[in-house]
Amino acid sequence: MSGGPTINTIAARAGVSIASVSRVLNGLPTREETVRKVLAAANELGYVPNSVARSLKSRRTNQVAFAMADIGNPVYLAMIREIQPVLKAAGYRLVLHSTDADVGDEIDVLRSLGERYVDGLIMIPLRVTAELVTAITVARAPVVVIGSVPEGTAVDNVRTDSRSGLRLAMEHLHALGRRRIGFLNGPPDTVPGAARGAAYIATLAALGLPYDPRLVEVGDFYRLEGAQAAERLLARLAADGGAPGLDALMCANDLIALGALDVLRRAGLRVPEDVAVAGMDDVDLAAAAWPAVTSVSLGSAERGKAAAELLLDRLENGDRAPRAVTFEPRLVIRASTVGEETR
Amino acid sequence: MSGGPTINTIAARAGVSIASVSRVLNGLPTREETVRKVLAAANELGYVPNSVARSLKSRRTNQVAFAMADIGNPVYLAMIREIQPVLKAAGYRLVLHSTDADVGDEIDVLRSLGERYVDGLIMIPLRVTAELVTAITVARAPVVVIGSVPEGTAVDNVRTDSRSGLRLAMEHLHALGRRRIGFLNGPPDTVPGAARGAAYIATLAALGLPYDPRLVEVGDFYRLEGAQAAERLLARLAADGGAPGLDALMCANDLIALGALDVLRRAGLRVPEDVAVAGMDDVDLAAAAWPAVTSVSLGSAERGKAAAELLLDRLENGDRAPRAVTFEPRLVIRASTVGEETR
DNA sequence: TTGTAGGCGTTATCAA
DNA sequence: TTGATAACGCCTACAA
Repeated sequence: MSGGPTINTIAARAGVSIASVSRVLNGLPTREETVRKVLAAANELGYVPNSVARSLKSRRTNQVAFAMADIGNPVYLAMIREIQPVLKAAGYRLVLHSTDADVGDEIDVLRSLGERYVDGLIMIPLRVTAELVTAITVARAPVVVIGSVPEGTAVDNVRTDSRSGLRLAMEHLHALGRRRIGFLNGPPDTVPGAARGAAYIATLAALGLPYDPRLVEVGDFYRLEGAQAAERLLARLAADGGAPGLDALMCANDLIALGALDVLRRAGLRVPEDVAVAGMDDVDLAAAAWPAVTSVSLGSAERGKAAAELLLDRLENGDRAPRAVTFEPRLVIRASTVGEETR
Repeated sequence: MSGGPTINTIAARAGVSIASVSRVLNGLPTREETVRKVLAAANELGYVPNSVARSLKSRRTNQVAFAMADIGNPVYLAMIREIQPVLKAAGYRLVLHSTDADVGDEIDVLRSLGERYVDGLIMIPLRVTAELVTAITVARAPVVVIGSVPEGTAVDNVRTDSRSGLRLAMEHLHALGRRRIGFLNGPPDTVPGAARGAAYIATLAALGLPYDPRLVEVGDFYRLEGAQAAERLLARLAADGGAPGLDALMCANDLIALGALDVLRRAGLRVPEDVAVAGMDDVDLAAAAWPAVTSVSLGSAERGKAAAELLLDRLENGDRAPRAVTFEPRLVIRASTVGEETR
C-alpha cells in the first residue's frame, strides 16, 4: 500500500515470476501468453517502473545537471532553453543548480557528482581557481565547461572569444567617430571580467587611443550595479572637468548597458547622439530596450546546445579525448550606437 | 574500480562490518576507535555516499520537479528564482520540465511521478482539462498547482485573481479618460486566456463602456504574437474607418504589450499620448522597456515561494487537508499609461 | 521459455 | 558495541 505496485505485485497477480515480468516489460523474447498476462496485470495495477531501483542497477540516472551563477541572468536562460530540449530528446532530465558565482558552491556541485544522482554536468564557472580545475579533473562524472578553462585542462569545453568580441564593438564605436570610449566592467577576478578588461586596454592601443583610467568603472554584471557604476563614472567626470568628456560607453555585458542607459537618460544625455552605448551577450532585453542596445553576440544559445551535445556524446563514448568547441562573436548593431534612422 | 568506493570498500579497509560503517556515517552511537578507523578509511578513499542507493532504501529522492510551459517566459523564471533557494535550503534539488503548454506533456509529467524520481511536483498548467485534473488527483506524489484549478479539486494551490487584476488596469485606463480600450488576448482555451477575456468584457460593462468586438484580437502570450495581433487590430481599424478609434490597449500579459508597443510606434502612434498601453504580470522587461509598461503584478515571485513552501510542508506532513494560498493583484503604474512626467 | 538467486549500495533489525 | 542479514525494486546470469 505504502508504495505503488512493483514487479512483485505484478508477478503475483499474473501468476508468473518477477523475472518474466521484467522480461516482458523490457521487451525480451517471451511466450505470447505470458506477455498478455503480465501486460494485463501491469495495466490493471497502473504499474510504473521505479526509476531509482532501475538506476541503482543500471548505474545510470538519466539525469544531467546544469550549474550556473544565477538563473535570472538571461544569458544562462538562453542556454537552458537550448539545453533542455536536447537532453529531453535523449531521455535525460535536467537538474538545476544556482551557485551565486561562488567557487565553493561550484566545487561542492562537482564533489556531489560522487553521489551519482546525475550522469553528467554542464557548468559555467565564473571564477576558475586552481582548486576548481582540480575538482573538475577529478570529478566522478563527465563534465562540460562553458567558458574558458586553463590551457591543457582535460575537459570538454565550449567557448567564445569575448576578447575579440569586445574588440568588434570598440572598432564599431571608433568607426562611428567616437574617441572617448568609457568602460563599465564586471568583477575583474572573474574570467569574463578579466578577459574583457584586458581586451578593453588592448583594443584602445590597437585603435591608437590613449588609456584613461578615469573612463573606467568596475561593478558587477547586473543592471543595478551597472547603473551605479555609470553614476560613479559620470560623477567623477563632472568633478574632474565639467564637460562629460565621454562620447561612448562600452559595457562588459548587456545588463550593465541597460543600467547605464537609465543613468545617462536621467543625466540628460542622449543616446547615441551624446553617448553611444554598446553591450555584450546580445540578450533579449538588449533588443527590447529603448533605444535598442548594440551588442556583441557570444552565441549563448549555440553554446548551450553545443555543450549539451558534447555531454551526450561523452555519455555514450566515455573515453574519447576532450574536445573544445569555439564560437565566433558577432556584432549586432542597434539604435544605441547608430540611432533610430537605420531601423 | 568502475564505481567509486562503497561502504563495503570502507568496511574492508577499516576492518569492520558495513553496518558499523553505516552507523558511523550516520552519526549513530559507536565506539570511539571504530569511528576513527571508519572516518580515516572514508577520507582516504574519498568516499561519497551513493544517493541512488540511499533513495531506494529511504524512499525519498530529495528532488522536486517544476513543470511549466516554457522557461523563456519571464513569469516562470521569476518563480524559479524563488523556488530554487527555498528548496535548496531544505536539501532538495530542482528538476525542470518544459511542457510547451501541451496538456499531454503535463499529464505525462504527472504520470511519471510514479517513477519516483522526485518527492513532489510544482506545476503551472495552462489548459486545465478534466483529464489533467484526474491525473493530478491520482498522482503518486504530492503536487502543488500554481494557477486556477476547478473548485473542489483536492490539491494544494497558489493563485492570484487575474480577473480583478485586469479590472484594476482597465479602471486605471478609464480614470485617465480612455474610452476606446482595445484588448489583445492569449489563447482563449487556456485558463488565463479565458479568465482575462471574460474579465475584459465584464469590466467594460462595469465601466459603462460598450463591448466592441472589433477592438479585440487573440494571439498568444508572446512578444511576436502580440505584435502580430496588434498589427491585425490596427489594420482592421484602418480598414473600418480610417481613424484609429483606439485610445488604449489592454494586453493580457506584458510580452504581448511589448510587441504591441513596437507596432504602435512603427505605426506612428505615440504611447501614451495617442494610445495608452497596459500589460499584466509585471515582468522585468516591462519595467525595462521604453516607455516602461504599466502592468498588473500577479505576484509571480511570491507565488513561486509560496508554492515551494506549500510543497515542503506537505512533504513533512502528508495528510493535512489541501490548502489554497491567494495573492492580490497590484497595479504598477508606469509611463506607458501616464507618460514620462511622473517618473 | 521460465524461475531461482544474486547483486546494485544503503539502512535497519536482531542477535550476539 | 558490533556483525550478519534482510530488505528497498529492478535486472540478469544461470539453471531448469
